[in-house]
Amino acid sequence: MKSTSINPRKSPKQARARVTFDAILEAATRILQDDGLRKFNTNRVAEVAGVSVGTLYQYFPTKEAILTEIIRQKRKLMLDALKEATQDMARERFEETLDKLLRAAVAHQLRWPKLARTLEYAEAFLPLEHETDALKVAIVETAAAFLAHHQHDTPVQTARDLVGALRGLIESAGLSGETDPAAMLIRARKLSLGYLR
Amino acid sequence: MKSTSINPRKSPKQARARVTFDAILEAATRILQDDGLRKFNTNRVAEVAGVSVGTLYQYFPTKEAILTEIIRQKRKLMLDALKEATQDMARERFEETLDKLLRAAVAHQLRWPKLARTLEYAEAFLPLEHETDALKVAIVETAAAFLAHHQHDTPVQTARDLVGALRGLIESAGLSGETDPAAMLIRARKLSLGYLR
DNA sequence: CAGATATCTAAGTAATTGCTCACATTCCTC
DNA sequence: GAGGAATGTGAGCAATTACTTAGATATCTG
Repeated sequence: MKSTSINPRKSPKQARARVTFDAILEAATRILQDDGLRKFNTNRVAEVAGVSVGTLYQYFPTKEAILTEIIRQKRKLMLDALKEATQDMARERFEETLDKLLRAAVAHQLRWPKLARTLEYAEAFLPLEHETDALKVAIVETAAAFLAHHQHDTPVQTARDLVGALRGLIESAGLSGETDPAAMLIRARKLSLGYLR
Repeated sequence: MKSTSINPRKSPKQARARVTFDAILEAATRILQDDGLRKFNTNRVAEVAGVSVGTLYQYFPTKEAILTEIIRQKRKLMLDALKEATQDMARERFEETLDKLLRAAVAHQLRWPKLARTLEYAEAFLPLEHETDALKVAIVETAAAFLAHHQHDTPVQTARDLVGALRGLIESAGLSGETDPAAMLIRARKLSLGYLR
């Protein structure tokens, strides 16, 4: 941890500013979850956030910057959760750590499936910053490191396969109305163990 | 088969018209594969197709109609392939039919991964027609019927899970540059058999 | 060829959208 | 309270976009 200030882009350091910054991100997130990219425009984000367009542009240089910031935050949350899940892997049985990993993945994807899908689509056609791209790599590498620690032969490819397959599984369940993480976890475990056998 | 005429929306029956219709769809498909929804606008579709905007609107009532028609066609291709794959399932071993199904799924998704992702995203925020929606259900039902035929306990949920997981697996491999269907088939088989065990 | 029908053109319109800027308000320090 | 810095406003501009329409061109039928 470097400091206590959160330090949005190039912007304010004070309490009011911080509140506004969060309000904008929250409004944008809600719009993306409800209506996808179609109604995601600066006027509407500003309106939902309860600020003016001018204010919005004091915090984010472009509309895309709002999107990438949301993606960056979500990715960071995911990466941190995976790292925490694997931190004791040296002392744990394989299945134990795997369960922690799956729990994190399920929690991350099942809650806002429409938002998750929108962000994943947006990524594919957005020029992402280095940091955001690095986070994606780090996520797969964290999973790969876990597999490698347990003597898996092709950890990187297998990790990418599993990350993709699990995302597809959880996403399709989430979009068709499932909300129970426990039920999801059982099937995620089955899928993973089956593929790794 | 009802007739030899393809019969776009409400439109022409003659050879010239048929060519134009296909040109528009092909142009739209190429744009979606290359740039996603961002550059998918009627002026550009018309330009790439080599016709005027007016002509485009003689074949499709709205921009969204072009999108839904592409989705409908792709879904129909997929469903037909799956039906063909399962038509002899009564006389075949489980693994034999499964392989045919997986081959169809891999072929369908690995060739144009960016297009596939774009269409899947578009679906989530598009009011689809009855026929298109029915196709989606039919795809899962075809897979479920195969599982049920082999005495699977929860064929519908398992089919949906597998369709989702396989899509995620193939999509993530495709987007990270893989193009070999044979290599993909092996891992798809591993994933499916592992989950079904 | 004449007339009817089918197909196509592209300039134009109204609406939307990303973003700016000249100015207003609030906050901090003395 | 004065003055300056930080933060906020929202009308409005330029660009884009979905779609229309009045008319041109091609094709068919006799």
